[in-house]
Amino acid sequence: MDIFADFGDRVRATIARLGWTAADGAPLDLSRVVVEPPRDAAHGDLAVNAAMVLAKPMGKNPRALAIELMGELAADPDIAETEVAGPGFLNLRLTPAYWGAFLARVVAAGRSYGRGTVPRGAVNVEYVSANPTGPMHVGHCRGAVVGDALANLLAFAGHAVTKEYYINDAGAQVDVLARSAHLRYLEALGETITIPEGLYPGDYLKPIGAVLAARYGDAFRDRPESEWLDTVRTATIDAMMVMIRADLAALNVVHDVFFSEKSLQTGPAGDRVAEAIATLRDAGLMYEGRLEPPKGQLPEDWEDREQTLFRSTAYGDDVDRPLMKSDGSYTYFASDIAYHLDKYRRGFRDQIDIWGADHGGYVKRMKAAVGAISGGEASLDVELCQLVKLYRAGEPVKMSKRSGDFVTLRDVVDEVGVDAVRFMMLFRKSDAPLDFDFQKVTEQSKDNPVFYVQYAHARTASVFVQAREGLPGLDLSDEGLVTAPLERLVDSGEIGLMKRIAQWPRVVEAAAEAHEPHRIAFFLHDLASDLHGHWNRGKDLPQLRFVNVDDPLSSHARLAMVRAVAVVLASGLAVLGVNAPDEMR
RNA sequence: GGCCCCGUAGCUCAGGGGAUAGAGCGACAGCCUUCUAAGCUGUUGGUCGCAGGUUCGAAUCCUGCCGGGGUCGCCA
Repeated sequence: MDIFADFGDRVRATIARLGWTAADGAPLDLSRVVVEPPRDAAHGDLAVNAAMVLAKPMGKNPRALAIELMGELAADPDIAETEVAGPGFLNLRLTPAYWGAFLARVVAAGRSYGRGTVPRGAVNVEYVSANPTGPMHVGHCRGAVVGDALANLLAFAGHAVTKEYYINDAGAQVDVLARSAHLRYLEALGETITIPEGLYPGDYLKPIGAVLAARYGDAFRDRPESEWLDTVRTATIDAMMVMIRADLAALNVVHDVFFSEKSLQTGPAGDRVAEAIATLRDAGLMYEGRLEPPKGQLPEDWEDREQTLFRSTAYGDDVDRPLMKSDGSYTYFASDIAYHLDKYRRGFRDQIDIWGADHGGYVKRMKAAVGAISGGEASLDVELCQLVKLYRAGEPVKMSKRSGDFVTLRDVVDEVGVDAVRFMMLFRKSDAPLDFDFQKVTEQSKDNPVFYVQYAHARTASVFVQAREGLPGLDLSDEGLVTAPLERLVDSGEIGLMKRIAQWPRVVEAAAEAHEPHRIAFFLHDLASDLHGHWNRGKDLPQLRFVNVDDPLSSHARLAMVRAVAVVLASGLAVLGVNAPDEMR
């Protein structure tokens, strides 16, 4: 179904048939021989680089090799034209019959077209993992969408994917949260409160306070923190996670696993952070030593002391890392190591974490840790997401860091809709900063990529509505469409659309391989552009229109092509988690 | 200072070993008594930050600089 892979096989078989060998008679390495779509349509449908790659090992002239290969390939009945061009490219043009047969296969395959056919390994994608201390901030949005789309993409490419959220419910932050909620509890009991600096002031804790007051009455009033902290913390975190899940659901993000950091120490398996450290110690990667003070600004409370260090430099980190704080508790890194060890033990050799760019300095040590706890068997890839800047009609949206004045994820989704948020978050490489304009993303114009792509899908549906009205005799089911005379699709716009469709499987594969879901968004934009462009040509040239009542046979063939476009648009949008509407409203 | 990311058209960005580097916006010029729903077509515009290196071939890979951002033990 991937025509580039198909002809790649044919080219390699042809080379074998020609008996090509290296200059010394040894077999050739054909791994660099590829069949690709040429950038310029004037160069045909397929470009073969074999002659250039093999010229040196064979000790021959590349153009002469290309001509020899061309002579053999010209006998292929699916190839209409061949030419040798440039430094030794062999360009191929396919017959209308081949394109028609290809299209029939796409329509028959439907939404499975482009889906990975060979099973690939299990992958764990961890994303969002926001602290459970408040509602989702717009800053979490990009990582959530990128992670979710990447997970969808990997699944589509054939991986067994688990979407995971690591709840940071241990450590000082959640104690602060609990104290903040306790204040709201006192408030609910009628006390007048002032929220000190450093605690969470947001209104979202008021309902929690009310619930606590209703549930526990005076029991936690005027009592030492030690009596209520655990209870309040647990209740508050639970409530926060309910809120966060709802926020994520509004963004069409659903995780398979929510993993509690705290459970690493309090679960039935005992202290698994200690166990992870022991694993590193058994591997000879722990030692007692001192660290150099950090360069740049020296922390005020820096003290030079002997401590237990993880030899992360053995796995590529810059310096060795402490796993214990001076008070004896574990660092966040220690917990994270235990967590990634858990993922490894659950069978994930391929792990992906999605982080904000401000955590970039943490990547090396985490990769080192994953290497260390798996004896080098598991690997971690970290995708860093850059900041999103918010605009409204070109003007930056001011976001005060003060309490409660931040833009929540829910604010954004409610205003512009989940589709616009998701698509725009993916219409940029994740490691590049992103501008998000509330006004622009809801515009109904070609300048708005979300609209442009969704409209393309709606337009395909519209074409079928017209076809049913104008040509009621045509069988527009998939089974009927593949019986159309598809070899009639010979116009450059039609060939162009089929060539774009043909690239879908390789785009999926490359994007999955590179962990870059944005490539799907850009591909869909290109495909939409091809469709709209060809559609517009029909304004001046009515004979090119998809639906021509005077020419039912050609119309039938074109409708098959439109169906294929619709299917690929729908598949791609599904990977992105964006709706594929049948009409724009 | 160390490390990470980025540097491509006036602007926002694609392209991550192949041929003459692309798209949108902007600007400029036409078309739009049309019809297939929210315009269309064309033109303009680039020493791919700089300098070396690898390669038949480099915007792409490597090294070193320059510029912008991020980050730099016991925050998560």
